[in-house]
Amino acid sequence: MSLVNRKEQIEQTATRLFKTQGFAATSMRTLAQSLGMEAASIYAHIRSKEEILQKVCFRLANDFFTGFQNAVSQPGTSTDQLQAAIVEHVRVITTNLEAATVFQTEWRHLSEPYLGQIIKLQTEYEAKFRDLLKTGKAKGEFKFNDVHLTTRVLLASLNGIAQWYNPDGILTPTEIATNFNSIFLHGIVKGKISN
Amino acid sequence: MSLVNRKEQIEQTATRLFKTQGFAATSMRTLAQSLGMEAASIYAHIRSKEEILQKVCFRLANDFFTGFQNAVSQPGTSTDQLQAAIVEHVRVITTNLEAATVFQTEWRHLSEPYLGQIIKLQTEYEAKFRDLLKTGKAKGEFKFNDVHLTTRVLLASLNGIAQWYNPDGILTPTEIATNFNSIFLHGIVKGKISN
DNA sequence: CCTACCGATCGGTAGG
DNA sequence: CCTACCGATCGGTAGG
Repeated sequence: MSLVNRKEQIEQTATRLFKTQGFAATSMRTLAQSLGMEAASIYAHIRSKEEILQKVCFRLANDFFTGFQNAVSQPGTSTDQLQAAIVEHVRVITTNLEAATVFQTEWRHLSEPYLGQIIKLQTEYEAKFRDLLKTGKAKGEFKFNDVHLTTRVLLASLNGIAQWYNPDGILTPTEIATNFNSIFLHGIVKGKISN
Repeated sequence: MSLVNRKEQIEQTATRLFKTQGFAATSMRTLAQSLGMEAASIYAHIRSKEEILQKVCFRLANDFFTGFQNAVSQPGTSTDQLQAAIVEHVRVITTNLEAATVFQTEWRHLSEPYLGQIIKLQTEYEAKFRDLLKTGKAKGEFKFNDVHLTTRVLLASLNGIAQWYNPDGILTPTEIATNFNSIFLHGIVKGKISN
């Protein structure tokens, strides 16, 4: 039990270092020093440096999928489901801030077969958002020119939250999601009627 | 003159490797092999590995500033200027695809004083966009709740282009900019009147 | 969780 | 642009 906690502590500290220094530039000795132990001792708890990165990436990928599933499993229009999916995505990032950043920026350092698996998961997640937008357009709810571009614009700006979100800041995750929905659904031009 | 070309070739090859493997994970020996020379020979052309990263980052930062200046130096509404700024940003990224990616993802590996300088430039660039949005709102052209969030959403999605843009793909840089303008100005909800 | 240590590799320099 | 090489550091293992 104490070993389990120590393992979690190692992963948490490593995640923080991976975020600030990057995976490749973070040495096991630096990690050990942050934990108050010797580098060799870490291997009593983990198999390799990469194993930590693997856990972080797959845990986050799984969280994003679960969040999306929650969003689209409830009845409603495509607009409702998109809003819910945005809320879920914001929630996953803001409640796993450091891990989300590491997942986004360090996944390329995974080795096979994990690299291929995580790319596949990212592709699938993007496809889920794309299908949601496509369905909404077919139903006459949405308008846009290119569904691939629109999906990527949305996801890039959502993932960007990890780079600037401050848990001690003014904006709550809910408020952030509300702002996103407003921008993407209605734009920022002051219209004459609907706004 | 041949030395100048060789230097540019080194920087170009390094940029490509930094993009795919990351700065820290790219060794001078790997770079040398890609160039068909010995690692030690590279130092006849450059001072250090980091010097290459410095050049890439500051060149791109400068390009983004110049682009923005071009956009706002012509008369027009805030909407016109925002559209022009988006066109310029898309242009800088798509014409410097690999360098833009390296700038975005590897700048944290710069050492002082360069690190502080590049952070300052990023902060200033974001402030320019923010002021443009702020002015547009004050003039009654724009609507949004939080100018900081809105600016970051816009810039994150613009920078995300570097991750998916394909020079051989269907969408031209101009078309990409047009799509961005449509999404951010009018949103993706099918309105009754203005759309 | 430690000491002691492994082979490999790192960025970079000397000298030509 | 090369050979030869430097000290430092890397991820990880053996054995306790």
